[in-house]
Amino acid sequence: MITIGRLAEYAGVSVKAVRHYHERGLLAEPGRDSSGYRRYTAQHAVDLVKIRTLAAAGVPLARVKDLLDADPDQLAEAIAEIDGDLRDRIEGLRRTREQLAQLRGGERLFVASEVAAHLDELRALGASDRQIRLERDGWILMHTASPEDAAVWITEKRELIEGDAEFRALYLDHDAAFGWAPDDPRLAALADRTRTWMAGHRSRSEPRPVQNPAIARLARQSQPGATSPAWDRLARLMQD
Amino acid sequence: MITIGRLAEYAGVSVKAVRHYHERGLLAEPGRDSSGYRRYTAQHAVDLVKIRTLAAAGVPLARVKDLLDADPDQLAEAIAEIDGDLRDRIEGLRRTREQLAQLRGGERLFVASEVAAHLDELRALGASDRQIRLERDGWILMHTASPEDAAVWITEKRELIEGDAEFRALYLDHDAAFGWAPDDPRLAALADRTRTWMAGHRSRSEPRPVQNPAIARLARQSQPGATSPAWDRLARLMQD
DNA sequence: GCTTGACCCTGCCCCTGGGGCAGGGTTCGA
DNA sequence: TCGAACCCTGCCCCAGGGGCAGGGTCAAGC
Repeated sequence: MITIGRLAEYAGVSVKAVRHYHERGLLAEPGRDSSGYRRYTAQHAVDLVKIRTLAAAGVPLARVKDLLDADPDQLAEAIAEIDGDLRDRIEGLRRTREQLAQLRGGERLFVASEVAAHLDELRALGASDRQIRLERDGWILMHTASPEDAAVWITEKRELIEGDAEFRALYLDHDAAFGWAPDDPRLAALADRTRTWMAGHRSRSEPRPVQNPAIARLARQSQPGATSPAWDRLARLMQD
Repeated sequence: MITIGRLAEYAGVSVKAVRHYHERGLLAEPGRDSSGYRRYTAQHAVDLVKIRTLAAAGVPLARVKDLLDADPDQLAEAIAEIDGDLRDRIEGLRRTREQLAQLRGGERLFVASEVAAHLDELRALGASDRQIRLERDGWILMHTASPEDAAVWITEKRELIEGDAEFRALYLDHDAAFGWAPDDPRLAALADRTRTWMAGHRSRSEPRPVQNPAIARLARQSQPGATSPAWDRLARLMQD
């Protein structure tokens, strides 16, 4: 006859768990010996291993109880279902591992992969860290506001960065302008060039680039220090 | 600015979970708008995705909290550890799936694989279901009592079943004798043959076969109906 | 015979990671 | 202007046990 400790060890569960299964009515209470100790039979061990296996698969104990006295067909069906969702969970954990690996490598994890690639391109182009953070936050906000629009816009923006040298130059100049004095004469010139580019560009295609007011507004709200005196002045100059 | 619902959707968690993270101090409470609604920034989204990733990896929230403001080295170390035990958990689930598959196929699951193979051999030999159940229970009991001894004994028993024709015959006759009348004259003859075999066998090797009293006693205690009048008589005959 | 350590008993409270519901108020689009 | 879809706080509930208290018991070694 088996004591509770040996039974638990055989089945690979804790003694506490065995008592818990008794309470829940999953495992029959065995007889007691003269001192009140529970004394188990081999059948209990068989039942317990069955319970443990189902519980380890994440089946709620209440359902385990039902399955224990289900007929073989129902059991087989239930097992198939449990197995399927075990497979899904394994797959989910596998993906979690991948994300975890990215968490090691910085912030790529936190944005859609298109956006992550775009941020890498901007970094390669020489954009400032501040600018890149601003972009990241802007895209996150846009993504929450409208995932579909964000997907279209990011594609167009990447095409511009890749294919339009004047756009790249303007982008970097805007970035640099962040720290200029508000009365810096270069601001007016930059505003001019930008308007010229936009006029030429707007006639060919609809989206507006970085300076898109909606994005700017969102980004500004998203984080303190998202604008500067020079940028405010630049915005006013371009408004005219 | 993002509402709690959009934030939750972006990060793939429930609204309730977001509030829970606030309560636990994992995610900073954002400002409120004029009607008391929480209004999030992109930074919150970044933080939340980080939290979700760690939580999905099974890291307790209390530890997630610590990791959020750990320095990069500590974080990297922790991630390596978390990743390792994610790998272990995937492996564990994979094994659970295998056991689940066996649960479909009967009782092999509940005993060590050596024993399962032995039970299959006995079935192939033509042993009764009752006998096989008795064996299964006996081995489970032995295994809980002393896994090392059980391992040795099962090996020896399988060798006998495979290599000793007289042992096989005796085994099947003992099985059949279960249902005989207690005064069946075949019992005395069987007892004789058994004693003869044991005498010849004991001289070559130490273990005693099926009739091993310890096993018999264990098996008898393990389950009602583990003996019969004929078996009791057989035991008395062999004792003489 | 006595001690010591390993078991066993019941009962109670505690934890995590949220879910659900009540009983409100708010916003937004048609 | 109205209904659906959000949002708020607060409260109780769940599984699946862990931990601890405050006992009793058993087996081995001395």
